[in-house]
Amino acid sequence: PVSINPETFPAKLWRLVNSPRFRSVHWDARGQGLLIDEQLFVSEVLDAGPSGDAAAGDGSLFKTKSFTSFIRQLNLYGFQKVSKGLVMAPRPVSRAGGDGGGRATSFLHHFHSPHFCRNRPDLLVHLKRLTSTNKMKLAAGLELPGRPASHLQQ
Amino acid sequence: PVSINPETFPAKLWRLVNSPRFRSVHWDARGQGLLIDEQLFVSEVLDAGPSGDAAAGDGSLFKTKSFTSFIRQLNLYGFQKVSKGLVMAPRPVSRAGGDGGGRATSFLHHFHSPHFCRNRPDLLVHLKRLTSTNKMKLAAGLELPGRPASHLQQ
Amino acid sequence: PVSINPETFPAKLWRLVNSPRFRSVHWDARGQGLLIDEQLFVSEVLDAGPSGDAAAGDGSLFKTKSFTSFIRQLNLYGFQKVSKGLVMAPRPVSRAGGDGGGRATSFLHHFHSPHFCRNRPDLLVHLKRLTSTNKMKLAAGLELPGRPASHLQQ
DNA sequence: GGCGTTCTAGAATATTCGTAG
DNA sequence: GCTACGAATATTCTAGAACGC
Repeated sequence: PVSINPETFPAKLWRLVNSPRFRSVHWDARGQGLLIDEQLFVSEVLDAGPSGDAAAGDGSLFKTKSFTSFIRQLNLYGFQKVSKGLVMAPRPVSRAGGDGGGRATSFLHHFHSPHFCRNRPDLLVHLKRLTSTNKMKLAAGLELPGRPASHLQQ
Repeated sequence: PVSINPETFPAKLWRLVNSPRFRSVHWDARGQGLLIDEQLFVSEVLDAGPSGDAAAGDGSLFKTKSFTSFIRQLNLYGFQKVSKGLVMAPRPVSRAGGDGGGRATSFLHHFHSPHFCRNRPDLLVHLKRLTSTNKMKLAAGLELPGRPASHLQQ
Repeated sequence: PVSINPETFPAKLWRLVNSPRFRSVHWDARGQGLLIDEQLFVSEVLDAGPSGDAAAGDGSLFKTKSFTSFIRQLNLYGFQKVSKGLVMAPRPVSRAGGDGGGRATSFLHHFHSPHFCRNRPDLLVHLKRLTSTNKMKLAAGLELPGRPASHLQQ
């Protein structure tokens, strides 16, 4: 019965992708990666941070307002970029032609981690920060620490 | 038939959370942790301490006026922070919409200890001060002492 | 002609204490230490953070809303507490007697650092973060690094 | 010696900036 | 360009240490 600290990055990301309230982060088709709409993510997650409207009293979001910093966190936790594409605006009905939609409105980022899969919250404990200190500890065969969600006394 | 000294920190905390008189400290939903409204706690417990109005001559509260010192005591007795959120002011009636309330007015601290559960006063005896000496004793497999509840009982 | 990164803690603190706009932070009588009114500081600096009113679009303040975190920064940069007193509310005019003021409304924190003196911005470069890594480097006789003031100036 | 209070420091995560590849 | 990562600062939670009672 393991549990992770709900205030860490992986836990927040897990809640984001599984929340019907946020439309900027989705599972990919196979449930093994994230699809992130940059513009939507900035507006509904980052700009709506600790002091924003969406906070609503919980401490569930991030302090940063920078999408780049969010990407840095993904990389620190071992996520790899799969691809990056364009999000197209739905074509106005009256307009014909075009090749699949209207103008581009945002970027769509596709990231993947072997420890971040739909319906597998048990894998989250394997998501560790890849700092230089942690890497040295791993190389020395040690266990990585972690902020416990609550550790039993005694 | 154990009893604890009513002047120690755990005993005071137990009385606080179970008293209808104080609104700043509550049990969490599962009765396994504390919810503390910082601003309210400061005003109705700390500022109303030994010399304050609410004290009314009894020695039931804390000596400190510092919320930080109170947190230090929680940690010394093995409490761990679960999370920290914002307390929202109730929305003005005239405003419609919105999703959770008005501006933030205080912090809500959520702390947990395995030996501090609602309706389980019997567990309180396990709450021991985690000083360096006590830790050494525990590591050596010894029993921890405890201040007797004065010579009045037993 | 040295310069420091204006986004670091010492630079922000320097601007705070020298700004007529903020009333919560002052120089002490000898210009060798800081006087910080806790309650005022929380309301006009921390609560008015990145999204607050006082921010006014610049990135000059802190991200934290916790006074404790601010104190941790002071200690990390080598500031030492000199004393702590109470801020008294001005006595209501109609009331006579009393001994120096009304009820206490906040704490006044007095901190000192040898490298933080009025009219001596040149000393700021000696303010370094006292992290364990930096301490080891110092013990090894190395120079401490510092974040350059970005490519905008110089 | 135990307990309460206070100031400082440790250790982990979070955020930012810069740059090698 | 751009992706990943090192390294520095920032924030948070917890613990050490000293002192008084």
